Amino acid sequence: MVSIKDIAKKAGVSISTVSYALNGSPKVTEETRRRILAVAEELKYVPNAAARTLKKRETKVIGLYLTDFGGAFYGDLLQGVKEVLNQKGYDLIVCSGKRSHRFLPERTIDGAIVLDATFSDKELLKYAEMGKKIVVLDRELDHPNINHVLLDNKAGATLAMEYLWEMGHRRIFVVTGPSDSYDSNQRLKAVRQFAERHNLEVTQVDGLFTKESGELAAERIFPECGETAAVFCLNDEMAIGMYNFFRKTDLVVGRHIHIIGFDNIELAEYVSPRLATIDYSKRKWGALASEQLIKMLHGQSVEHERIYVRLVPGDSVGSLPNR
Amino acid sequence: MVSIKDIAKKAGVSISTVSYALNGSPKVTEETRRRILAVAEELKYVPNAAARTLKKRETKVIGLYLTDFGGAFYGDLLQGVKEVLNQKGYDLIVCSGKRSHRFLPERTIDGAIVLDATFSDKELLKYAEMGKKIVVLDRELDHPNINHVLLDNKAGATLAMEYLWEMGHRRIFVVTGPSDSYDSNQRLKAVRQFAERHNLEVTQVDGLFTKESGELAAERIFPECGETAAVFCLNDEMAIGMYNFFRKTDLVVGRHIHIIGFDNIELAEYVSPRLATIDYSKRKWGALASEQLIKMLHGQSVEHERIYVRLVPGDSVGSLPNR
DNA sequence: AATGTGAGTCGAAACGTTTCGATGAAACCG
DNA sequence: CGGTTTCATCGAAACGTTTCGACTCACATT
Repeated sequence: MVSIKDIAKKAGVSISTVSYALNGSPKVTEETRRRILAVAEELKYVPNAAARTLKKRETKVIGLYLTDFGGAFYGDLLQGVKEVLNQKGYDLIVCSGKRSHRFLPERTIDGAIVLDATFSDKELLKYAEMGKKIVVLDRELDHPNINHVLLDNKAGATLAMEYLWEMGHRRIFVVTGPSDSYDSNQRLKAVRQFAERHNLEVTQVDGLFTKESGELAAERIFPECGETAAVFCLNDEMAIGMYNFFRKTDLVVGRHIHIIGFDNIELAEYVSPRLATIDYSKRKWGALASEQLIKMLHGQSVEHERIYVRLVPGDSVGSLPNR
Repeated sequence: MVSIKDIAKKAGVSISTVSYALNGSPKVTEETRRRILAVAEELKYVPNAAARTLKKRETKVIGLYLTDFGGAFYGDLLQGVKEVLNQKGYDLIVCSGKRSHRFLPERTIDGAIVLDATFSDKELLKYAEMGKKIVVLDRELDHPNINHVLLDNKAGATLAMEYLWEMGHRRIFVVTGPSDSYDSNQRLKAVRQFAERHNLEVTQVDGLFTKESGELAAERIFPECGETAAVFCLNDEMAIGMYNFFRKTDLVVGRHIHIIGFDNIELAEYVSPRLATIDYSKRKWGALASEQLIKMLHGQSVEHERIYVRLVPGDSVGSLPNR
């Protein structure tokens, strides 16, 4: 590989001058710079990131950690992250899986945005303690080197419950995510509060935020739901799973069984009947997270932000006429 | 940051011994190794990837380049790639956008898998010429450092046409992808061949592999298609776009207008009517690509592989009874 | 008792940068 | 014209590893 040293030799200058020239330092004369750039070009020089990183102690790369590269769910979020990052002169890499946690302590990346439950609080705190800057999207963590930007889960869940309520539903099930999911727990809490306020009984069924678990939950609810029931799936994925189940029965969604989800994933729009759900700007979520992280890396102060949500009505929830 | 040097000092041994111990070399005595590991643990030592890379000239990270982090489309592919890579001791990072091309020449990654039309042939060849190992998934490129694993596009497109044919359709449109898309061109070629064989006239409409372009294509086809027509969208994304258009008209898909796609993305299964399409194992695709890349990195020889396809029937294509 | 062997350890160079402080020459000043 | 300032360039150290060759013993071999 051709290095700065080769350029120096060929251009008849010192190594340091080449470095200055390449980095656009004003110390070097326009004439020498041109000569050096020409030689670099000719030799097809490419900087060695490892060497640069070793010296400068930064990579200008930040990592986004996702549970499973995130399927459909994250498209817009990624877009939001990438736009901001690029515009600030950083690159993005997307990572998944325990193995790649090492990028953070080993300095392959300058900082991380985390939306990945498999990254434990403990591990995150350990790295924060080492001075790594982190933004989390799926939990709250109290450390000067960690910030979060969270959805307004409570508002969302309340919106969903109100919708069911106003459509006349009183027999309501809620299907949760994994018990260690922050989002699931926040949403569930709001459901409970709503139930209490309205003196309503809500039956809880445990799910895992996956299609399969949604299907299973439907199977469990089905026998006892009688002729009609409403279900609040704490994410869309599970709601879609329910569709899969009811398609196999003679119950029709939006008529006998009423479903609302959370997240407004792409599928929600195409499934039929259209899934009622809670929407929020994933792109903004990503953008805010990136902005926060960059501020942290620059030693600026940041304040926690919140992503607002809105209801998306859908024919998956029909109204109960007489009540 | 604590380095190997600090460990050496504290453990009362030389730097080299620490390095050997940490890397499990048999040259160092069991007793010293234990002591060194203990000290490393105590000091919370973490290796510095940049330094290691600088010396060893490898990172054990490979990059997967996708056009736009790929939305729904790539989930399984990513899974396939990751599994193989991890199992072979490599890590995966997912990249998108021109900026991150630098990872390849700058040695941030050992090799790349590319499914991203914005990565030009010219650029790829340049890096290959520098000795970088690359596997491409969306083109053929002739260079000793580049291999490809491709879909059997021709078989797929032929399958699709046969399906339309056997369902009695004779008035057929084909909606293409971008004109520089290898996959689109291969598929189109097979369509043309089929048409010729059956003395069939197929009307071509240009698309861009996006939902929007599919919707636009539908809009163009609509006036001239008369009471019934069949459309082969060269990918599912565009087919879904068509659904969006026809939903606004009084034509119903699978009855007046018949659509088949290509790729079998997740949405295809949930849209109604179910989209007929061409399926293939994205996971296997990713797995094969990774295996090839690793072999190349190890200096082993590889041979080109091909991913087989199959037809997935769907109610988006109805049969034309009397003909 | 002299020689050879090998296991464990060490010192130093190298990887390719960045950057501090030094050097020398040219330009400026009174 | 001596002295100071400015400017472009340079040399060397440093970043944290890996790894080659050298060294030192203890022990086995003759």
